[in-house]
Amino acid sequence: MSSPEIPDIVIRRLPIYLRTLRRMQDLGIESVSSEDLGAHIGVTAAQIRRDLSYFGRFGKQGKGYDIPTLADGIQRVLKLDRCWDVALVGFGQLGRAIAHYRGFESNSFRITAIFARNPEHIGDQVNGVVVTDESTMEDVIPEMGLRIAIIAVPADSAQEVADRLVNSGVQAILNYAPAIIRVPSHVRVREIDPTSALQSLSFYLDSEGQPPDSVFDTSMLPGLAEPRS
Amino acid sequence: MSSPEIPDIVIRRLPIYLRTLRRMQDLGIESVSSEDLGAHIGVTAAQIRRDLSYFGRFGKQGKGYDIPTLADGIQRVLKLDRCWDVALVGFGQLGRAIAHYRGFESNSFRITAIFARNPEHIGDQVNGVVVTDESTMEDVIPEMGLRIAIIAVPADSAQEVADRLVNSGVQAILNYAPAIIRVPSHVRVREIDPTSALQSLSFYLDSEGQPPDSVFDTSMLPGLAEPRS
DNA sequence: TAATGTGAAACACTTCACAGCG
DNA sequence: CGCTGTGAAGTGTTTCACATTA
Repeated sequence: MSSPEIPDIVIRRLPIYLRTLRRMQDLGIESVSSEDLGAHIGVTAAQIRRDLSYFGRFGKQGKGYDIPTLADGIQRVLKLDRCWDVALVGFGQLGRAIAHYRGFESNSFRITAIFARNPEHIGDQVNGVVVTDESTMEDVIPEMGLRIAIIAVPADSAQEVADRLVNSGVQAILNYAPAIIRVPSHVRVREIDPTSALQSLSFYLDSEGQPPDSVFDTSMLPGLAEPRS
Repeated sequence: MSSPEIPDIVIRRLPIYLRTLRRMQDLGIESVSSEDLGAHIGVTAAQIRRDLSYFGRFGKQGKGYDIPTLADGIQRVLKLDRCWDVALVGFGQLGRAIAHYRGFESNSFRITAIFARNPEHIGDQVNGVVVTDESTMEDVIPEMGLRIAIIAVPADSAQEVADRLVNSGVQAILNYAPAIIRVPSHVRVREIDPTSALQSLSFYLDSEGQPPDSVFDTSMLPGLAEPRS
């Protein structure tokens, strides 16, 4: 019923189920079968039933799932029935874009601390949050009780930042830096890595060249003839 | 040796191997064992050897792998020994951030077409690429021979855009929209979904509340007390 | 000798298929 | 009757362990 060892892959699917259910709920749909839900998401009905069975019995035989009940159930399982304060480390191009992104707020997360290295940015404000010197991380994070952090620093600094976050009590890291970070086993990391995603997609492409009339000739662009990862 | 059915999960690891090898190469290291490489990346030596074995024999017994040789080999396997032109659809906050991101260029990808819906943005230029009306997608993409596209539109438009991309000949999609898109089986999709990543991390957090002195009281913020996904 | 490449074993995840319930 | 929840079977992935080779 409850859970001796739930696969992480199951946990990673739950947010998709939740999002889909909430959209259905907004559309006024009241209940859904595993078949229907699976068709929307692109997974099998059996997988949905198995995934949900790790957490309890949410369905009614012959009827399917009551959408608000199931959505609330998943939300509780994921501990999303509260708001989590999040630290953001890095305030370059990427860090600023993340700081300004408002999509987390309606989804149980709020960036409530921003750390920058560049003195030029310290004191800036984003949505009422003041950008702080990164050297204060070890004081501010425990003081605010932050347990989740987003890394948006250059690859070379990512491991150092991760180590300091872990020392400050952070248990979960969303890593936008193009670097694998190593953390103790009580800390979870998710990588956001669009470059790797594109690079792996490339494998599946038909490899005939760009059309001959392409304006852009790779061989003319220094640094592109011999691409680096 | 060559490949009757290579698991996608293996393909998704190759960019990480490649990046790590190139970093070692830049550090002047000449060769590496599967043990070493695995330690850097956080995977087992056996996994690296098995993964590489799908594509050939890159190593030398007793010695390990010659770094430039292996990196070049992976690059060729992933078809990254050329530059791919990429279409970007969407020029809101997110689309603009992606358009300005320069990290793809040194990694075999260049955004060479940008499509926007908002007339206000059409005609804008980013790195010499002119923002075009999205209604021209079906003409421009085949004409330029683009096979990869990035979706950065709101969730409600994502499926429609995906359909039109597929109709235009796109074979690979990097999807930043928080929506699962369905595509024919000859098209590959990778999702970039930071919100889902955060939501799945939340599961693993100790759930004692924020510290009592937190400045931010969730219950006071409309729309946060009952979070939606 | 040190480390690869790979059968075979172990483990993990998905799907089948159906008993049982509303 | 329709659809869930779940043992059991099937598939896919990882790891073991070692023969092989530079």
